Amino acid sequence: MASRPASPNRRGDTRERILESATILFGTRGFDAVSLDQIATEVGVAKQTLLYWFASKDDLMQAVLANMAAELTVVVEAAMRAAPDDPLDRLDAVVHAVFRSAVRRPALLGLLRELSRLPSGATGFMAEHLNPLVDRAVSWMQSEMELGRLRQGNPAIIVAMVYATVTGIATEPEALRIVGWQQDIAGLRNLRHEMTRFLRAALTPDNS
Amino acid sequence: MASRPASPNRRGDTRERILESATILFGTRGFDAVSLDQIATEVGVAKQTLLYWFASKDDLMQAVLANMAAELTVVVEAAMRAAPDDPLDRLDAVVHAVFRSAVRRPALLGLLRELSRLPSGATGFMAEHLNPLVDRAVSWMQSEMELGRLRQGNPAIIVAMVYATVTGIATEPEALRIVGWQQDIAGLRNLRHEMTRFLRAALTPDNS
DNA sequence: ACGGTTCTCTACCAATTGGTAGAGAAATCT
DNA sequence: AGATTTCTCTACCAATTGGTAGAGAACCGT
Repeated sequence: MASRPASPNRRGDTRERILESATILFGTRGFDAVSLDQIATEVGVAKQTLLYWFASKDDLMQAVLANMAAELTVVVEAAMRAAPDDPLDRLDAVVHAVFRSAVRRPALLGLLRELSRLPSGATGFMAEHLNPLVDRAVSWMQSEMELGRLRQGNPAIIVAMVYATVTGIATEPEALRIVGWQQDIAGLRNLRHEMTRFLRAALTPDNS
Repeated sequence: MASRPASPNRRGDTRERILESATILFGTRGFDAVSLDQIATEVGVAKQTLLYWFASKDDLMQAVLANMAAELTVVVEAAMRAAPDDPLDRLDAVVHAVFRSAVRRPALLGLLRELSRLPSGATGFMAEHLNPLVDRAVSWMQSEMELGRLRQGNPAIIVAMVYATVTGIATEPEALRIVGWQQDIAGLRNLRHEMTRFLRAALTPDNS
């Protein structure tokens, strides 16, 4: 953040810095609650610089969403690839990876939740970006169910429920604080541990 | 918070109609995304009428939140009281009741999620209103765990996780649509069924 | 009938919103 | 070197924001 030296950064990380700040602000405070001026101030640049890089606020949001979808895809696929074969272990690994990302960058999952309040076009747009990831998750879960290595059920809904659990926990520290949770290192580890056990119990096959 | 004295108003229910519309709009679109003018238009009244009944937009939000907390408390406690003794059945009953409320009135849980983006004061305010409910839920869960009738774990975190699951599912139809879920009567019943099984599996004691 | 309270309105306001116009500096190309 | 492209700026705009001032209509108890 050695902000804006006299020599402007020609080969511009400006665009990336805008994206980064916009991601954080949109993800934590919401699209409508954040003004272009706020983002510009945060980046340390004039508002018009934003509008040079992104044609409009909606355009900026779209770029932020696409960016987030890509990042999330990378995280999930990397975890998926590196994980052991057992589906419960693998799920642990993915959840763990996503959770770690979310803790380091709370805006990531916050953006996902922002989707439902955006003009409906955005949903279709995101569906397009996330569908490959989602489809793979669902069909993976389905085949593991058929192998009897995961509890039987509607794989699509169960994927959604795992998503809801992880996202809800990761994006609502307020809710956790209301139940008396402490936001420190020990608390975080504890949280992750309970989440792992919760999801494991929810997905373990009945006959084991 | 003590709103206008209980003086019967002519057209009767202006205040309540404002509260109702504000609940829906704040809960579905978010606090910052909704203007007083929009609410006034929806209610069919001038903006200044809102500001007669509620001193400011923040005041209105506060009233909406208090209202929602009360409503939620009633729903949960009624379900709790009417439910059977077995903790898993009882949890089913409560989740079912909350879920039905949420389906009929999506804004209810949406408001809860809005908390994390409100100025931090609102969190404390809500904590005050919801603490009795939350405390009872947590201590109930803890005692059932000690009786071995629920899976062992950190009761506070598990309450939060159940909350996250239900709220996430109830407030993010977009996410469900991305996994290919159909929003119709059959789909809803299916959803509720999967959610019940999911939570049951997650909370059933290990040794049973 | 009357004076006061309750309720809703029209008219306005300063501040902020997303966005436009266009100038000017630095880098790159010819 | 001169021309062009790339990037960021200041200055401005119409529309909308939450909120104020105060008038006027409908109700009340007396």
